Amino acid sequence: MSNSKLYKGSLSTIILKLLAETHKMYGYEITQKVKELTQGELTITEGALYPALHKLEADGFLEVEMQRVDNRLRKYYKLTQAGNQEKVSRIEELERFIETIQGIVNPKPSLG
Amino acid sequence: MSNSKLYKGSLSTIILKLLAETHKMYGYEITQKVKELTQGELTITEGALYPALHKLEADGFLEVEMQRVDNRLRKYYKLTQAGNQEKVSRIEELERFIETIQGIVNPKPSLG
DNA sequence: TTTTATGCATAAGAAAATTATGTATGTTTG
DNA sequence: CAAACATACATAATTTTCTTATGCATAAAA
Repeated sequence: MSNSKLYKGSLSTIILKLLAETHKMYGYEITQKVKELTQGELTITEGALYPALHKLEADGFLEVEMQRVDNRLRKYYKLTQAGNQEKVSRIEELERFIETIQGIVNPKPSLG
Repeated sequence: MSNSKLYKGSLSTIILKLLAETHKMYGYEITQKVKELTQGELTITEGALYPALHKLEADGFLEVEMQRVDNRLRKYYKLTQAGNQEKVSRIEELERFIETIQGIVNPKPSLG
């Protein structure tokens, strides 16, 4: 039902993370995986996904392998070595952001 | 030193939250408060802050009160009633996003 | 036969930042 | 005393990153 807002900047981190786990996915599969993992909370639109994949590839973080399945074309993406490094730093950055913003939104009550 | 990335869309939530706590702040004060709360992790740039404040005001979530202090002009902002409601839903949305993305980035290992 | 699902892609537009300026006053520092 | 830094606002140009809309193509379901 309600679609949790996707904070801009988090999509490519999600892509890198999923590819680190499954090590080979195609675009449509990524959209379905995100839906499944988030119980429908997050929907990745194609208009966001494909350009993001293309940019990650152009930046050297992903490499592509075409495959024809059931007479349909799939573009499988997997992480390059640089992509794996990038994944690590993006995840760290995301986690730092979450901690940081929780320090604002849910400040620990000062003891004493 | 290293500046944590501000995920686009979170700034106005931060503003609403700070104003809910301090109930009256001016722009520069907000930038300093964020620096302090996050130990320098987050820096709110003026180019982001002022347009965000103006938009929140235009949307009826903030009201303004000018004040001259030490011969310098300050624009104090505080939440309207609508702004307080908006704060609640934005915080909820942000927390839902954090939970959702943690389900992707830090998936609970399945038991068994 | 029309809709839904699978699978890719791009263009137009909007939202929300960054970066670079600009104005003005006040304080600190070399 | 001049230059730099801090306080305080603002906006314009540009970039990033989405949403929405559209397009093509195949296949299954209604």
